Amino acid sequence: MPTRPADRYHHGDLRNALIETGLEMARTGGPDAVVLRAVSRSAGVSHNAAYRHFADHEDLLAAVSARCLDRLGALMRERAQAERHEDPVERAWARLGAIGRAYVDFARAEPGWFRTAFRPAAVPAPNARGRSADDLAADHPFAQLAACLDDLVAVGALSAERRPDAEYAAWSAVHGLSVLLVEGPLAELADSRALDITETVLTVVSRGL
Amino acid sequence: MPTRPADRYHHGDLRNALIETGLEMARTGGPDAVVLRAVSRSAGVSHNAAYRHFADHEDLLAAVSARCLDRLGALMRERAQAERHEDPVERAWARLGAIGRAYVDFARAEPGWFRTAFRPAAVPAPNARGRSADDLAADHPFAQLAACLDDLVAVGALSAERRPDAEYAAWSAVHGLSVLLVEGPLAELADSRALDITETVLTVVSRGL
DNA sequence: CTCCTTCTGTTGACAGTGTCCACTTTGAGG
DNA sequence: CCTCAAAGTGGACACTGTCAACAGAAGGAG
Repeated sequence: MPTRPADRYHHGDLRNALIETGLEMARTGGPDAVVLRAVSRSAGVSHNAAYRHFADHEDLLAAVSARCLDRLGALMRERAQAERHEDPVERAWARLGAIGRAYVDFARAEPGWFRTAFRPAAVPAPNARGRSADDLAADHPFAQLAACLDDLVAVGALSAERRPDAEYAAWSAVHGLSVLLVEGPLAELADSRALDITETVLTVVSRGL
Repeated sequence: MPTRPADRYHHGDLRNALIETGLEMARTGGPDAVVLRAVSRSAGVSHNAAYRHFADHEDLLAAVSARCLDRLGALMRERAQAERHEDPVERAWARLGAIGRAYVDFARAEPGWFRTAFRPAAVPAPNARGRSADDLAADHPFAQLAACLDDLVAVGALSAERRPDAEYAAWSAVHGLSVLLVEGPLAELADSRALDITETVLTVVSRGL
């Protein structure tokens, strides 16, 4: 059994184990809780082992952050797929609303992960691992939003001349609301109030597109 | 001369000196650059002197953060006052746009201060200094936005039933855009592109209100 | 003027962090 | 079976926030 957990040397899949532990830390404490030494300790490994799998503390954090983004994207996709309407126009609008709600819901339900997903990268890191700015996986929140808007145009619900940059408007509103609710001045709002405001924001954006 | 700067003891106004130094640090490096020891050092004082004026590192950071917020508020007020139109409706809309642009401009021009202003407070701190959630100074960005929207209603440009929670929609959009531009995935956009997108966001919000 | 109290600032310590270095152990391939 | 690169360890360093004990400065009471 080559990957027995109690083995001191050659853990087997330490890289993933560290990311997983980092995710636990981030969940309750946000990005600042992903402390290299603490993660190593909690993974049952010495404080320097991480350097065989990550260049940096920043590198580890980036990996954890990417996982958080994946989770957000997965929730959005799930919620979008759940919207099944006959009318294509109705469905397109419903899906736009669904991914917006998913975004805010994720932020409220998992604030630590949300903050970690969008933590300010220490330094842009000239393509440390090949991830350029625009090679966005199809499940990336921004890509899903763009696809939704394209769908609205294809279905005739949104005029083509209003399409350009619409994703920035929608994303800004939803992201801004999430940030304000999670770590900003709106953090202490009651849940019901937050839900009301979310609907207002979504309505304003839909109407304004 | 009781407040000679070279005096080691009884600096005179160390509290403000530390905040000012903290502002310099925050300007280039954001909230993480406001390091207690470094600030004290740079202010020419020993690393523990700050504890006579601030309870915590967090307390110092909060003071610096408040100053950053003040600066943002001041720029918004300035820009709003510069909009002088005869027609009250036109003026109300122009001022709404002006404070929105000021918000984003501040974020782009002084990213460090912007991030410091809205840095996630470590812990809500049960009214450490009496600043409750809703005792907002009249110059607070959110208060200015609310006043702008009230004006739109008073002037007849916005129906009263759309007024409730409108400030959250507007704030979310502008704040979200700023965050994405400053420390998010949109950070590397060219200036001209950022300006275009800003106008789009403002247009969408105005239309949707 | 002197003494004493109260601020204010200093020095020294401690635990915890990220990172570098030299070392040891492991498992796979010749 | 031996070698050797990969993977993990332990120790060190500089740096951080914070605590405790100390020292100088300022101002009022006697």
